[in-house]
Amino acid sequence: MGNADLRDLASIRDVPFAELEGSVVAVDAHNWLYRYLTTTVKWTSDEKYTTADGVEVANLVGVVQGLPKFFEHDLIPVMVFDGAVTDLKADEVAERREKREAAEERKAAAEERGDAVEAARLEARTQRLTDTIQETTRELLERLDVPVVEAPAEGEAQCARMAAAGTVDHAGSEDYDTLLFGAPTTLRQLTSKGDPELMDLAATLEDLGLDRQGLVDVAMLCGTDFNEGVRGIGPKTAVKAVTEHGDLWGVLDARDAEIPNAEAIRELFMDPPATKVAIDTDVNPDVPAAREYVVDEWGVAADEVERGFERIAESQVQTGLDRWT
DNA sequence: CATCGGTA
DNA sequence: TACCGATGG
Repeated sequence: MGNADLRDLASIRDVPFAELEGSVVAVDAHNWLYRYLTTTVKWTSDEKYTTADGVEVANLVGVVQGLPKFFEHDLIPVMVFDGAVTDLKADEVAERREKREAAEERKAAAEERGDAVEAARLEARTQRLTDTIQETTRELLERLDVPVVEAPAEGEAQCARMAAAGTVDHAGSEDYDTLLFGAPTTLRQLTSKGDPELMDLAATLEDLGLDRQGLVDVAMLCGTDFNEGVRGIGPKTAVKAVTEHGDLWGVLDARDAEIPNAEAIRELFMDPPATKVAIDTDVNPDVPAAREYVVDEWGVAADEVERGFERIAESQVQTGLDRWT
C-alpha cells in the first residue's frame, strides 16, 4: 500500500500560479474535500460544524474556503466524484475500514479518560465522506456553477483520462495515482499555501527510461492501492529490475514472485474506466444563492464563510473585467 | 500523505 | 536500499 514510493520516481517541480492562469483542472473531489474535513474540523469542537440534527457541514465551509484559491488564480476547477468502488480495491477498502475502526476505538478510549486533544486528533482519522456530505457538496457546487463530473469508478482515473484526452489541462490531486492512470500533468498542493507542484508524466518516463507500461509495472512491484508490493523491492530496485527483465512478468519470473490479480490491475492502470464528458468552462457563481444555501438552509455561522464568499465574488469581478480588455 | 529515527 | 512504526498535518 505504499505508493508514496512514487514520489521518489516522479518528476515534480513547483510552478507559480501565474503560469497556470486560465487552466482547467479536473480535481479529485473526494481527495480535495477530505483535506478540509481533516484539517478544518480537526482542531475545533464537533458542534461547530454540525447542525442541531447532527448533520456534518464542515464540507460546506471547506468548499467555500477552498474554492477562492482557484478563482483568484483564474483556474477553473472541475470537481470529479467517485463512482462505484473497484472490485480490485476491496482489500484496500477493508483495510481502511479496519484502520478506521481501530481509530474509533482509540478515540473512545481517549474520550473516556478525558483527553480531548487526543480525541480530536483521532476524530480526523475516523472521518469519511457520507452520502449527505457528497450531496450537500454537490448542491453547493451547483450554485457556484462549478462543473461536476461523475466518474464511473475511480475519480482519480477519470481526472487522469480527462487530462489525457485534453478535456482539461491538468488533473488535480494530492496523490500519485493520476500518474499511473496516465495524466500528462497533475497539479498537487492546490489546497495549501504557496505555489502548486506539477507532476509531469513525460518527464518522469524520460528520467527513468521507461514507457508508461514500464512505470505501471514498477509501481506494482513497489505496491499500489490495489496490490501489495513484492517484498524487498522498493523504487530503485523496481526500476532496475523492469529495465533488466523487460516487464512485470519478467521480474516476477526472475524472482519467483507473484502479485494477485496482476493482469487485471495492470490493465486497470493502463485503461481505466472513464467517461467522455464535455465541460462548460464558462463559470458564473451565484454567490447569493450559495450563501443562502450554506447560511440560511444549513445554518452555518455567517462569519465562517463570509470571507470566502467575498473572495469568490471579487475574483468574478476581476475575471469579468479581464474578459473585456 | 510526508517525514523521521532506527533496524536489517 | 528497504521496511517499520510513530507522528504531525
